[in-house]
Amino acid sequence: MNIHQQITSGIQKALDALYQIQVADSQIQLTKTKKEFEGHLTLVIFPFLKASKKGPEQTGDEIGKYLMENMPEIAGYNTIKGFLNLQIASNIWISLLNDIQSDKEYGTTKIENNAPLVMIEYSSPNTNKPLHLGHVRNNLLGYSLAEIKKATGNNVVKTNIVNDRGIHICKSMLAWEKWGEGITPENSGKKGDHLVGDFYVLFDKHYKSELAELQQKSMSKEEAEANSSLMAEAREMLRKWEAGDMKVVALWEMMNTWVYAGFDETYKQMGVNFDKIYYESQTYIDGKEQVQEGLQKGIFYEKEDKSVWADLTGEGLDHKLLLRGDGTSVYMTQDIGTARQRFNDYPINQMIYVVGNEQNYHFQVLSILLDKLGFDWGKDLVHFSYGMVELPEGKMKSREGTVVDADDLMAEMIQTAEETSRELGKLDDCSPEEAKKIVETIGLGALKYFILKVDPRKNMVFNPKESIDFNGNTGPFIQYTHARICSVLRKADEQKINIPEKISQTIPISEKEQNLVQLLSEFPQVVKDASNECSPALIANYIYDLVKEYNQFYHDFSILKETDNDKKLFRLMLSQNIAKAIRTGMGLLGIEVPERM
RNA sequence: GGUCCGGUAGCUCAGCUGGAUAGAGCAACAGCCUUCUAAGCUGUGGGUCUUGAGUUCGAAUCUCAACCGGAUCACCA
Repeated sequence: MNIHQQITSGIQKALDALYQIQVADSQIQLTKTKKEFEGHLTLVIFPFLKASKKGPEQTGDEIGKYLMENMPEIAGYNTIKGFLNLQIASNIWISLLNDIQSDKEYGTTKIENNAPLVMIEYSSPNTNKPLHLGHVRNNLLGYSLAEIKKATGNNVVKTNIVNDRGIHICKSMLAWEKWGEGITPENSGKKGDHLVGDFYVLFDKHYKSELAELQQKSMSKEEAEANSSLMAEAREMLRKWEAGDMKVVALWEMMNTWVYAGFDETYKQMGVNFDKIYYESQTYIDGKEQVQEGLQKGIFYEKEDKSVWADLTGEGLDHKLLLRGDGTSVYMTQDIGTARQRFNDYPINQMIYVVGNEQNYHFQVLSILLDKLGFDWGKDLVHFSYGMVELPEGKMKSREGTVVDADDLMAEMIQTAEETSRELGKLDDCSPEEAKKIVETIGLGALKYFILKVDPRKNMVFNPKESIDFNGNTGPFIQYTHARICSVLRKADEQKINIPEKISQTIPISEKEQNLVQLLSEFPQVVKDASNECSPALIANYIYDLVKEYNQFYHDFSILKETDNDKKLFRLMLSQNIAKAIRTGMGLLGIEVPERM
């Protein structure tokens, strides 16, 4: 039972005794006291004026007096306007800190044997181009959400659905055959995903000039598109692929292997991973079967051209295509098939799709379709919908070459971290290996924190030119504070100071120290909120508050020079636990925190 | 046009189950390295919380309307 709950129940008793009213927990507005006022927790007393039949000040004083007399936790109170500020006794904070100190799983919940299983799908790349900034946000959010779900007591399966089939893949394959036969990642020195992406671009280039040529021969744009020989070849390739043509499939497999090797490298650098990977080439057939079954059951209907549709007008939506007239599948078909396979493979309690908000409609439809098909989890699927990452000049557009590549971005961040560190002389005492590790941790920490601190639902702006600050509300600032705390603890250790398991409850502690303990005591709740609201940003902003507060504290005191031994121990223990909160919190964001930097 | 999401300082963002004088960082300016790491700290300036109504003791927060921006409504994925 935390301090908040204790006080709440005390207030309930007070209201009952004073005014004979019973009030539910939710009716009691107990918030953190604002900095300008004295106290820790503030009760809004306006709601009780009717019952007390007295003015705000008087009512507040009455409640405060009662609490003071009946609760040892309350050390003082004051009423300002309609707000009763309560002061919590010093020893309560110390005992809270003692609890945190001994809590081996501070901020996390143990995963029980019968814990629910949450499957989280994220990343979901296409195999025809490398990962870009949008994927970075997706990957970071997905990975972090998985960590947060684990920390709140869920079993988690991280999954990735690779979009490895369709006309777009054939474009890259065709371009390679025509203009790149023999080129491989090995002999070109290029990462496989980039190489394949280049051929995709090359196809587009040739396709465009073919269209221009045709249009010069007085064709309309539409006619030109219909008469393009390149596009016809690509479509023919797709047909052959679906028919299992050995040569096409072999080419497809070779190029996919290149791409996957490239992706693996990117994922590894980013620090994300998956427990199970699905491929659309292996799930779309399952989807077709599901749709056929639905058709037989009368859930869907067939048009004259044999295409299959779902009528969703009853749900306030449109008609939705599920199978083309030629029997080939569309996006939705594949997602149905993938969902079926997943639920066959795992006893999933909750399915979370981390997919951009441009697909809100798609998931609304998917949920309804799965429900109609009789999957009882369909209705409850969660679409973790996040906003786009925009550049200062607007959206990223591959045609205009304004796409920010994930590999380039990470490399640049690490390089900037290196330059900054060198300038500050931080790497002087490090071996090259140590320096490389530290610089990577900082560069990636800056990138990850920058992206995760923003509310996922919102579109966000990323300015590559200004890159990312290392000052202020940033990953490096938090990492730096952690490194400094570690340094204090190392020095304390050198001086043979042992931090005890428990601190005496009689030490007088300052207001700032009380604030810090209060913040620490709120951490577990923050993690739970982040889990419920699917928002790593809550944790990021909480950690920043904590670190900012600690830095201010740090400049007021020199811990190791404190002459009062008990106080010194208290401050060391406080610092130690703040470092623990930083490590845990940043860990949930997938951000490493170094011990020195 | 239908549906969904957003609009808070010059910029990037917090705050949103209604509560006190709306907060950080960046940028600008002024200070602080005999102090456990200055990637830090302190101070100054900067706001019609898009607008208008409503709900009430009280609205950035809830409701409605308008305006602006984005997404989506494909036999693309």
